[in-house]
Amino acid sequence: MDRETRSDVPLGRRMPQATTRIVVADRNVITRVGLRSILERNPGFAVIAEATSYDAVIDAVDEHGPDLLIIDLDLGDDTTRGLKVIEEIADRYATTKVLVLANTLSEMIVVEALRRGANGYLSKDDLKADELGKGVKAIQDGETVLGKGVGNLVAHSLGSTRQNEHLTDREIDVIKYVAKGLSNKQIASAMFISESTIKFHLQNASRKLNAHRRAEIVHRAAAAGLI
Amino acid sequence: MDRETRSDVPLGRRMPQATTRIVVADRNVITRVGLRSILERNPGFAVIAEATSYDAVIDAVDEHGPDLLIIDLDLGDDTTRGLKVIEEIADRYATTKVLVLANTLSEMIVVEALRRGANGYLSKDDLKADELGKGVKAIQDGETVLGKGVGNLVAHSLGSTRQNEHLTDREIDVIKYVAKGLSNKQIASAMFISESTIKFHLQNASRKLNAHRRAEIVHRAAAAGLI
DNA sequence: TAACGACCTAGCCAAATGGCTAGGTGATAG
DNA sequence: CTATCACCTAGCCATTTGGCTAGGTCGTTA
Repeated sequence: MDRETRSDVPLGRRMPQATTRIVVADRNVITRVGLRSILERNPGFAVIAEATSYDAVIDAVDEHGPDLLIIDLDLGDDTTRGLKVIEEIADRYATTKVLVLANTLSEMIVVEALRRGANGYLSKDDLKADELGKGVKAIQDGETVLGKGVGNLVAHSLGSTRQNEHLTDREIDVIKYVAKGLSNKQIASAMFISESTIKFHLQNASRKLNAHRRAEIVHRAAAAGLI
Repeated sequence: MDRETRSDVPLGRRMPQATTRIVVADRNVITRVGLRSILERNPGFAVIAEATSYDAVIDAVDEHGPDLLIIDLDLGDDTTRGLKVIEEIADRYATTKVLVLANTLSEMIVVEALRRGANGYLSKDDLKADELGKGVKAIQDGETVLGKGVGNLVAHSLGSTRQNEHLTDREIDVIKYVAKGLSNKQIASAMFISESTIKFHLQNASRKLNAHRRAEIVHRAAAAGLI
């Protein structure tokens, strides 16, 4: 809560980095309390700030310069915003590690998060209580931590030929309308562009998501947290 | 942990029910720890057991006969299973109240949960830390607690003419195939029934979900946690 | 300047879908 | 015994869709 906790650190234990100073970002208060509770079972960890929005994450990191940011990529409507935040923090704060905690696993999100500088990616549901502490320690030692199931996704992604084909803003807009059950003609009216363009965007989205039907596009985009 | 904790109760405070004995059911360890931590800030609450599956919920309630079950309806693949569990507990244990904690809000799930005997329904994301304790107390006083946004859903449901039209198993099966991008013909082959039947199920699902396109069916069913 | 990516448009055609009516069976509950 | 429900099938027809080729503009970046 008080911002200058950093000045306390020197009088900690005898080692150079006595305490791992952590910022927790999750919109869910239960999760924040749970994380704090689990982490602080380890005397070497201190949760110095919490954030519930992407803006608050940036502010908290600016203010505290923590050793670790534990972040859920579901702080807002737009998951890609979360990816940008990770990239920004990785770029600007070399000493701040980033651990992503996800509710759902999507190959695209995992790969993008790691590519942009995340040091770890854990699935909330598969997590055991002791794994969190171990993961944090491993990250502090410079390792990259991938939770159960996450490694497979990454391996699969490396094996596949196509890389990082992420949806454009426009494609996502169209998919949102599709999810609402509109026809291409109706979407064209709503977006003030021609039906041809709707089909164009959907064709591209199909390719990128490896889907062949609009129902599948919607399902995959939803699973990836893009809509 | 020990099952006859109830015998301790009389030497508690002076009131009849000194301690509210709570079972927490959530597959996510972070959430369980968080709930325990938040609840136990109040000396009148004791979390006496945790469960991570629907079967374990039944076992825990059988064993402890708690005053309150706090349950997430996402303990398995099938949300309707959670509804059945609520119904079973409400039927068999009149003294055990049920509070549902949901990640996402779906009108159908909310209405069904309450209809089957849940005493409260809160959204995890919208929850403030103090609201949980207040909600538990209110439920113990016999009130029904609906979180922010939940009340609207219920009101909306009461106002609508169609009630409780839930999808059948078969309809859900078909929708799962649709979500994977299969055509009606392909689904018919996979399910060993005629294409006409696939269309029949989808027509019925459309009506029940108030959707008019298969993409919308998939989206709504996914949002409701049905697939 | 050239290349690139995001965006926009057009037209073609086979296949799939949605919306409808009109039937059937078997199991189960009142 | 009958009503109800879940499930299954058939056919019709207008509309939508997927998949394709073949163009265009604009702004940014190499």
